[in-house]
Amino acid sequence: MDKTAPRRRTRIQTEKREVILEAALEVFSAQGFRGATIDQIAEAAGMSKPNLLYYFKRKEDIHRTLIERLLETWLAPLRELDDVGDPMTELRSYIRRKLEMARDFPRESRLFANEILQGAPRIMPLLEGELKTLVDEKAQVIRGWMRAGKIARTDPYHLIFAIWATTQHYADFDVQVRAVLGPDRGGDGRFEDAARFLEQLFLEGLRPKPVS
Amino acid sequence: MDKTAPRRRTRIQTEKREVILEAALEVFSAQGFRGATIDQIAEAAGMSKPNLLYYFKRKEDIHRTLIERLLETWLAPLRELDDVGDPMTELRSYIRRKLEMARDFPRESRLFANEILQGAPRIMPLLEGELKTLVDEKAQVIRGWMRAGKIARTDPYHLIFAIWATTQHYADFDVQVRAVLGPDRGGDGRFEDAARFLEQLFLEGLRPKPVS
DNA sequence: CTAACGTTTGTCCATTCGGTCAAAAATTTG
DNA sequence: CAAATTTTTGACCGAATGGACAAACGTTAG
Repeated sequence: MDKTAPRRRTRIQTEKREVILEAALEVFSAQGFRGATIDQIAEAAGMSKPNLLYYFKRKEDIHRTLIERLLETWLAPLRELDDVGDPMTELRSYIRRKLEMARDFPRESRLFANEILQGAPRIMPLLEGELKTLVDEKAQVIRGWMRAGKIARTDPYHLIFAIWATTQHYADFDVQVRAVLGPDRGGDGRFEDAARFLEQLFLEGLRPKPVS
Repeated sequence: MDKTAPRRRTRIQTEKREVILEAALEVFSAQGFRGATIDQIAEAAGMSKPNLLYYFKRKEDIHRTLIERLLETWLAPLRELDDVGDPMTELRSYIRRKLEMARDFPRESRLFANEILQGAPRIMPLLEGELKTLVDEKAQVIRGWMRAGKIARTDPYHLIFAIWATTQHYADFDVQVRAVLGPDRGGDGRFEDAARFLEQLFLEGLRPKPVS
């Protein structure tokens, strides 16, 4: 009898865990880790607290699961940045995909922002490992484009940071963006406006200069 | 006897309140409002909890005082954006000042970011009032520059958002920036690199196009 | 010196929160 | 169906937390 053998996951377990994670995403992204309570998550998931704790032993387990999943989705657009395509087209697509993620997955963006703001206590290793590796790799790709004269020479790391910052801003600082734009301009059209602006900013800002 | 008359503030009160606010800034910016405890703040301020509560009746009072003060400092650079100067120079200075604030006042930046992330429950009126008014005004200034052909035509609101996002990123996402850049490139030089990059991005990205 | 006022602290309290447990209810399996 | 297993819940617990309070201590003006 091997008590350490991982028991197979039941249908109900699979389903309920999903419900819990969805509810937890809602609560964590709005309140942060410490601000969120198990009771809130349980209520949002439509079950009692002990019942929720039957599926996830600890509050932190829910959070960790959520963040680990998130990171994959989150880095997907950058992974797609491709060496072979046309640089300007690749960058435009990357910016657009990131902006779409801010629009379609704002809760995920805020969950991530919350974690980083608090000093990334739960995902530091991932940042220094997987994330850094990926960024290093893509920075090399971008540097290649610069050397080939396809885009202006500049710091590829800070370019990536700028794309992250500007796109995620529309998810993380959403209430501020809405407040400033007002009810009229802050409506559904704000993402198209943002897309147009960012495209112009980055593509013009990176237009290669002729060698003098 | 007018009990509602505001009693004059003692020397000790003035000093201690300052100590508390400094300690609270440290704790709130690192833990968020709910994550921070009065005990933590009291310890950081070097006094007992009841003593602290003698100067600020409630935890929220400390937070509110902090945020109200912050907002003035925070908007100062934008207020300085001047109609009369050369547009490109004005924008360059604005970006530089904002980046310096991210470097010199990262705790203030994080405090603000935390508040906005949680939906700005305590400062919504300020965002819709004072902040919106200021941004509207400056957006008009920028639009004037565009009409005069001094900078490229684009959306002034999203331009301001982009400057906020990129500069504050270096304070709010500092641990991520450091993790990605690594110990060598993530050192003190990262702000100069960022300044160079952002200057190029925005100034090239906004270079006026000749009318065709 | 002393009365009045300002400051500090130990103690206490109610609530909230993360988490446990045993027992009931539901489901699956043979 | 009945046994075995999984799921659900009410009741409970200890620790943490925001805050109250009165008593002690310190300071200062008359």
